[in-house]
Amino acid sequence: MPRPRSLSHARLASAALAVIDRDGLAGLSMRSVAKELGMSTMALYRYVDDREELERLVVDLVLGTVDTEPPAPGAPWPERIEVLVRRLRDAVAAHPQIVPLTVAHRHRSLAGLRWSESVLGVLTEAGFDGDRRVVALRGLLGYVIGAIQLEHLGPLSGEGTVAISELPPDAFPHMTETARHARKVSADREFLGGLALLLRGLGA
Amino acid sequence: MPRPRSLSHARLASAALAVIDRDGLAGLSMRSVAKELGMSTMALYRYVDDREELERLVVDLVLGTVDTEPPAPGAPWPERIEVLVRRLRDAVAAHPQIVPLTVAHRHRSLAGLRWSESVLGVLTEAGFDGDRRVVALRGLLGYVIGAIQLEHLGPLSGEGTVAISELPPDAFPHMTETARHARKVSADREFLGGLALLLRGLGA
DNA sequence: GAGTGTAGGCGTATGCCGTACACCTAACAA
DNA sequence: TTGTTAGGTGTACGGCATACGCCTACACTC
Repeated sequence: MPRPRSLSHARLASAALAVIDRDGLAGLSMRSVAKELGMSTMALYRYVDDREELERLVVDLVLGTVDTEPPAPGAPWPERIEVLVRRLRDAVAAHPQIVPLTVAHRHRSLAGLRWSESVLGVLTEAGFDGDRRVVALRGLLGYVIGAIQLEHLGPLSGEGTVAISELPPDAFPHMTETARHARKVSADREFLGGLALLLRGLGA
Repeated sequence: MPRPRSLSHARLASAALAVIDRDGLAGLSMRSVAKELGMSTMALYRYVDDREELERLVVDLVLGTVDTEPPAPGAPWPERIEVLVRRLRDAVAAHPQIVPLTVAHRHRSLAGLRWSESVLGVLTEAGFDGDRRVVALRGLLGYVIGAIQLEHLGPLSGEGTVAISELPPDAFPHMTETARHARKVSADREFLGGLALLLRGLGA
């Protein structure tokens, strides 16, 4: 009966993501998204309860691009899980600024749940069940969440490593020496190397 | 010559932590901390450049309570690392609200660096060096950061698990079934189980 | 084509926030 | 006693999320 909606959740989320990509996460506000869409601030509240829901829409938009189709049905399960993890990591890497949002809203995102479902499927086919399957999923989830944050908020190639290499060597002998090696370790080697450790642990 | 300081960084950080423990992280503001100390808001800026530095002080205060003395020199290295990880986890668990702060400021906290130095010491004694040592430390760091967040922001025992168990079973068969098991998995089993996977991977 | 109910869109206002700036003054050195 | 310096404060600004009430475009009925 009444006036039709002029916006979709998807369009709202895209506008917010555009703001984030252009101005950073700090630039995201109800005002900035409204301006991006050419409407008033309060109009957004017809589509979203509060800012938190807007953030959740952004997370859903990004995680929604992850292909959660179980990969390579015949392949060994550690490889299949690695593929799923890489897909998730790549999707987030396309919009690194949203990392803090994914952490905060992961569990309320349907797309995130679909990813977990897919990982569980692979684990189940590999013979995991009961407690072991719960621990395996949560362990993977923990590593992936932490490692992605590490990668984007404090990368090995960044200033943090330089700062560490300049610490007093007598108080931090191992840190200063390791920091020199660290600069030569690529982000892929770091992320996938850690994941490989976890997967090896799962297989033992 | 001039008037002496009436505050120490430690006292400032304690006041902020008291606010957080009482009113939650959302209750932390320059105003609330000033009130806690019985001084004006702007007085805090004589001791701290901005809010971010105040947060860093809080992280340092909490992480500073972690005993980073290398544990049990004769014990197997996986056990020694587990002890260090447990100490860190316990310190954070005493003030769960600060989890987001530790993630944001970890790399600028001296206490955090001392912990990493200690872990590196154990890894070095265990024979790790070069790339492998870098990957081992970053892998552990990634897991610890992610798992601690998972534990406090989305615990297995919490509403998230209940919500998952109520998802449509046809779209999420594994998730709904696993959620039933998950309620019986303790936080310790989850956290230490995942850590054990990683340590086993390191040992292979 | 006219009338009407509904919900979309907007302007305003409130109460937070961090913090820049100018000022007053306590406390020490001389 | 006096002067210097830094500690402490009050005010003000711009930005934030969002509650509330108004106006009106629209799709429907008649």
